[in-house]
Amino acid sequence: MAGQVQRQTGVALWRQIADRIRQAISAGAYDETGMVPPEMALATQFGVNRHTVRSALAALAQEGIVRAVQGRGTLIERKERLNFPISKRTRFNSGIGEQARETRGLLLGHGEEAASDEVARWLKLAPGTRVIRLETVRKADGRPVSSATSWFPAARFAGMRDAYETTESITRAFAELGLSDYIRATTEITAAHAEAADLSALELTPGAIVLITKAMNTDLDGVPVQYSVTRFAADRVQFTIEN
Amino acid sequence: MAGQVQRQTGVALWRQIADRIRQAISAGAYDETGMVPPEMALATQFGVNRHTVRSALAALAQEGIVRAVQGRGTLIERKERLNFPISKRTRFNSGIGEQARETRGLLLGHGEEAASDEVARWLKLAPGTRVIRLETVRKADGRPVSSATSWFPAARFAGMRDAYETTESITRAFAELGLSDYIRATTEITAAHAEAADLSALELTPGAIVLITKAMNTDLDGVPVQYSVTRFAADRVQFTIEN
DNA sequence: TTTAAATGTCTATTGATATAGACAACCATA
DNA sequence: TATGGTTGTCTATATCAATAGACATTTAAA
Repeated sequence: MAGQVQRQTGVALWRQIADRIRQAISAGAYDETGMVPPEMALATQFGVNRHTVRSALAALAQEGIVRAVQGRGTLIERKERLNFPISKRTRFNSGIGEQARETRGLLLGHGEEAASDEVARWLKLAPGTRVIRLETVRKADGRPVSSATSWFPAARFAGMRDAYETTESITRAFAELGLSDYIRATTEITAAHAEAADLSALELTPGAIVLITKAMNTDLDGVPVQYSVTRFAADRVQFTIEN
Repeated sequence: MAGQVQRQTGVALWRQIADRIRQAISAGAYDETGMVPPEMALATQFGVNRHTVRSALAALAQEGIVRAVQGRGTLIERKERLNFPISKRTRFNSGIGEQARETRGLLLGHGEEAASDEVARWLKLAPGTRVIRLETVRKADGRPVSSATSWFPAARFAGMRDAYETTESITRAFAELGLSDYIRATTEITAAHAEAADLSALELTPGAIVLITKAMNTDLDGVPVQYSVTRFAADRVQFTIEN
């Protein structure tokens, strides 16, 4: 972890350390164990006394973020980010569901174009086939969670743009166009440093991490209906793969 | 000045007070005298001992922002902010003008929606009338200065989104849509602590102050053409009301 | 010159912050 | 059951943060 705590700045060491640990928890640094490192390890890491670390952990316990258990360790109770389950029935809005009061999908741009080789391969179309492209940003409780570029076969989903703008949801837009159900066939997940476009679209700061998914949905007959490249603010989501 | 200092938060009182005074200086609160109020007056205002205020002023002197002169007072040496004149001809780009080498306006999001009661009242429309909403961030020399949400009557300014994205300027976008001149009719100014969205949009740190303006522009016939809620990084701007 | 108002300096006291060490209590596991 | 690792609690000490009061020094104005 980069950056040491600073002394004599008017900000108590225990507060600086609490802020750092809270951030690390949100970033998923301790997901493997579900626990914060032992107090002595943290004290060594930050170069302070164990009691100072205990003050920081006490503050986080007061916030309900961690819970110390004598003899075992300090368990992480709550992560201030959204869980995003990925399964055959992956949908953004129902996935976020009860974790946010309000979800919105904003259309930033759109177009109709010839399918690139990549898009054609995922949608199992001949290269050059006409596709509809939508650029969207999805928000939960006003916070941008992801920005996505999605392609749909133009012949089948000509009204996709209007349907999405009305419903603010891919699922509901599909329903309006006569596709009542669909299946998440494939999802690829990678990570990268945020690019300039991510910074504004997702309201990130330079150096932030984005999780990138490439996903393909099919109808119930296995025919591809959507290919999406989605970029998530890494400190606001985690993925859960369900089988 | 709203908001008192908080005790036992891990942030020393002298640091909270230093931050508040720095912000007040940036906001132009002491422009009439060019001096900070006397130590005893500040101590009374913040409800602390004079020595605590002296610690805060010593920190600001260390930063080169103020300079104490025995027998006279504490003089303001440097203000880290842009001047933002507000008048009938208020425009962001010409207002900042020579103070920055480069200004940009980035479109973060947009939409078309039914006017809320607040928007309808300001634009003098019937509630529910369609309006176009633009979410923008304005930068000067790469530093975010303000983030704004603006509403325009959809019937009259249908192409606002494209025009703004092309010109990166409300004034030039209006010109492209046939409105060559407009007048700043009303401006409301308030202040608040930065919210989570401000921190990323304006690249602020927790505890920072934002200045919030609610403004309405009209055409030369007095018909409202724009209502904006704009949030400024308070330590980077000051407003000057010109009549 | 006198006076008022402002900053500068000093002593003293209290509470919060941070370090140091020792040991108890508890848990998982060999 | 024995052991190692973890959190919980206690005492002690030093430093920082904040308050309180007194008085000196400097400046501007009456």
